[in-house]
Amino acid sequence: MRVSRLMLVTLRDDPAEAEIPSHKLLLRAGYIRRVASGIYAYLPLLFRVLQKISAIVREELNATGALETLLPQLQPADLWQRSGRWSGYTAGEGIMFHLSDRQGRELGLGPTHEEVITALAADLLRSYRQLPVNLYQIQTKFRDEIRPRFGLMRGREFIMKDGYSFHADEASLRECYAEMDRAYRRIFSRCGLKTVAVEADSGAIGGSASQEFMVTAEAGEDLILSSGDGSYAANQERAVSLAPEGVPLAAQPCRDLATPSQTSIEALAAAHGFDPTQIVKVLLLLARCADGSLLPVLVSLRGDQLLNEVKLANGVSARLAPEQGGLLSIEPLTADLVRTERLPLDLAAIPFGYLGPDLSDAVLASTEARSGLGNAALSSKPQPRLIPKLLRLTDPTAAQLDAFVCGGNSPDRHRVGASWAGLGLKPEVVDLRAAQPGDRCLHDSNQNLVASRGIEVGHIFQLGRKYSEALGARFTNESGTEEALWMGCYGIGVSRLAQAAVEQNHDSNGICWPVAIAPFEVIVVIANLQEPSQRQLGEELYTSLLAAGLDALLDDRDERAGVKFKDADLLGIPWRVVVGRGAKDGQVELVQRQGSLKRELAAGDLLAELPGLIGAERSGLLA
RNA sequence: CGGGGCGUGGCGCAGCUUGGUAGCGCGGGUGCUUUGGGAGCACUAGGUCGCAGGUUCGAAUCCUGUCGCCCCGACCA
Repeated sequence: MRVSRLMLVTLRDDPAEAEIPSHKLLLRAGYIRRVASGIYAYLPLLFRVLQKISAIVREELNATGALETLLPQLQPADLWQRSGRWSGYTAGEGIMFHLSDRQGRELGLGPTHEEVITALAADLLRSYRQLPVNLYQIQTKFRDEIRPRFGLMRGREFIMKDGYSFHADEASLRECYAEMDRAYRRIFSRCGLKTVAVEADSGAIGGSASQEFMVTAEAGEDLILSSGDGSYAANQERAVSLAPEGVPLAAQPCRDLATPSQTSIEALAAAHGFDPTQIVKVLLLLARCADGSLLPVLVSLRGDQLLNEVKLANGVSARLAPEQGGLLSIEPLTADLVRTERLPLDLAAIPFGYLGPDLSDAVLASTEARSGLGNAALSSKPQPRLIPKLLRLTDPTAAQLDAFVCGGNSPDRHRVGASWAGLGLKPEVVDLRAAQPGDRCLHDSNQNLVASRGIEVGHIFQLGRKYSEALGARFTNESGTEEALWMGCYGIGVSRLAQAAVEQNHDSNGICWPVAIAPFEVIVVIANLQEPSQRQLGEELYTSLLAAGLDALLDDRDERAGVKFKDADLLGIPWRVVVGRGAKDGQVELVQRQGSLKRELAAGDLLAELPGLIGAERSGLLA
């Protein structure tokens, strides 16, 4: 390709719309253009990068026996209703773009493809003899992200490799999961990325085990907690650790304590000399379910600990009845929320700031039930259905306390020396605390968790039988009985990966692509187009490099040399051949974009050497 | 959705407080000079100041509404 024909437009200034280096550079170097928020055009240069990434993904997946396929992006609502995800994905905070066709049938624009693929599996897979099967596709996904961000990092339309495997038993699923783990490591390594595999939460996809692959970068959206020895790494939303040792409260008879306006752990601890670890912190939250029901949740944690909302959402989800249709959201139950949502709750009955773990379900009795005066007439909103029983969940840090300080369930009153038995409670213990950097590791208490940031470029899940059961994807096993398929699913954010590669490989002059995914491997720069010897040698070299099988780009623009050097650096082409003053003697200059190599050599020697140099880097495997 | 910020030639910005001529740098075109790290000079084209309404003799500037974009939080490849 010739730069003169490339529709190349590079920008001198950072575009105002971009914040992080990779986004700025992709815009400045002419790789992408924004069309709308979270929606980008992939220009020819980036398209080549995406093709190269895709080729690596295909090679590695095909080598495992996975089958490439292509599924519809326009998906009927009933498939999603059958899996139980339609309302969760379309209502409220749902991320699925959806529409009605001319017949009034509802459709969704695929944010992911579990439903479609599982319905196909139900149709096609009948016998254990066909299993296991692993299908994948590389295709555009649509997600109405709450906040699109950072260019290709979080787009509303993006390219994803998604794969789904089907198995006769869990052991086969585990095997495939492990194989995908290995394939993913090879893929990212071949793309020239430094990644770390971390334990992850399964999120809305569901299922049991899951692991994310993070490109380590400052601009990453995720917080990773890992041990120094490298044996443990997890996304913070999933991470577990040992809480710091607490200061035990001496066993004593339970007594009341006047605590006017001491509604925070800090105030309470400061006023009475308690250590925060002696206090049980009680949080009241409200879970919204897909069927419209509202479930109040009472969480107890040790006073020094923070709530991990992902763990809480998982804990609550697991305790919902099937007819509640899944959890939509969970948020603190505050006086403001009661008012703005017109919840049928008597605010006066809830002693905010003084909640104890034994808060009575009676506080949920509605005002109208108590006074006979409804406020429903004031609102046109339908009254949400409030479940009149608290779901009480307790973190181990709180459950393990023998004696503690907690709220007295009435204003300005706490209790000292309370105990679970004394309060008449048998706590339902669930891990709910957020692990923090500096916490001791579970596997080795001599090590501490350290924080780093990462960009999630891949995620693999063991789904189990959630979707196959919901969509009736069954097969006949060896003994002739029918059972649901075991499933795994595996994703790679292809367009995100391209930007993550820039985030990890750039300098003050521009992008430094790893050879394996660079749009071009070498750029031949004719320093002065007006000089016939330079022009001729440049053209010859370009043709020869192409013939040698290299992805070569020729900068044949009639610009000053400096302009062409700047652009070559900005574009990030890994190797540059300068045909300049030495051209009349057949000498050229070879420059490596990232690194210190820079030397003069005869054009003939260059042709002999460069294919070998680039070929060695092309495989991309990091040492 | 809550909080913060921004919309002025293709790009980056000033002008707005205190209403009166739309300006700078980069980029584009032409010519001459220059030619190994974003050249110089000259000429030149290009703007409904996001949009709608209002106040005013007069609005980029003041007021109201609206749309779009970016950043911080919940979402996720």
